[in-house]
Amino acid sequence: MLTTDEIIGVMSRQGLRITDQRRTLAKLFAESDGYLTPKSVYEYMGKKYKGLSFDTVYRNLRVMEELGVLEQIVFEDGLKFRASCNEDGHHHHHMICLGCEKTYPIHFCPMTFADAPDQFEVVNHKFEVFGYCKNCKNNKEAVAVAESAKGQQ
Amino acid sequence: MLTTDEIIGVMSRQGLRITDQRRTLAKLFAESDGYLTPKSVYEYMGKKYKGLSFDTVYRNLRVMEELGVLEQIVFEDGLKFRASCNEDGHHHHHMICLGCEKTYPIHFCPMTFADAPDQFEVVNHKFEVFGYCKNCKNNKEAVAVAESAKGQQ
DNA sequence: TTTGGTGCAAAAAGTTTGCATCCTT
DNA sequence: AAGGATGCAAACTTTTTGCACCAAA
Repeated sequence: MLTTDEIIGVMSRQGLRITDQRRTLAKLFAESDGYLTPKSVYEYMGKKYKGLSFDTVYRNLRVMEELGVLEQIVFEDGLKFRASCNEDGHHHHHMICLGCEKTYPIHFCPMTFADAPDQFEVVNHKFEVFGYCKNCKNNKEAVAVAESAKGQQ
Repeated sequence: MLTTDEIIGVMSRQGLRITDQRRTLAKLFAESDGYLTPKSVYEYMGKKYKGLSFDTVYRNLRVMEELGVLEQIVFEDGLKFRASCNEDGHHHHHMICLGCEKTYPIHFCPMTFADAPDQFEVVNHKFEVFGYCKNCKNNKEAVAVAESAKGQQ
């Protein structure tokens, strides 16, 4: 995954101005393992920047996505962003934890197997696996046990 | 894919009232191969029902999705619906044409290959292939040829 | 100094909700 | 006749746009 400096570097090299706010954005994404919604980014940034506006957050997310330093995914509940993990250009997919939204790489790519039927020209594909990582699975079970205990009172 | 009568049947059996509007909705989805946006459904229905309101379309789409007669997918550009094609419960994936948005079944499922790393509990997966079907590929090429000819004038 | 970035306001687009009325059952 | 379905209006959420001002380069 990209570091703060790598993100800043790409942005600077592309001619973008490095404002304090963008530096903080870069750091936020470099240090987050999971996906962030525009709203959560806005809330986080808002603590530091009094009078921050939503449109600036959107503008920066969009610019950073176009530059390739951020990746966006459309979840059922909306658009989310994370730091790009394609710095070496290696194609891969993700398992996405529904508990903490951290992602884990899958190096297997189904496109090596699925051949296009009837002259279908493939331009793109999406392979995502959703579930619960080791930690969140344990938490879920702990909660279930607690619930069940409560029910027996 | 479900037929008009199958859709109506499910809705009726679940205790929903079969209004003329719902009958038309069922027919629309039964006869469309691709995905429809709420907006396009509204526009189509609006031609027949003077004074149709957007919220009724949304309510019906939501109800039909909950009943399982419609499937919804979140695309980059928004939510879309199509008639369910899981009537026989057979698990499969889709190739989705970026030109006409028709879908073609893929019977290969990558989950038989990708084993979950490190105790990841899989609950769900998404495998979608995007591209151009035979027809739309030809149209694209025709357009490209026309463009290029224009450029040489 | 210049151009791009930001905040503010407003608009636009998409979706949901409350309520009175209508119509299927 | 009764309760679900609809239209209407309005609210709400998310995202975009125009403009004046400020700041990075």
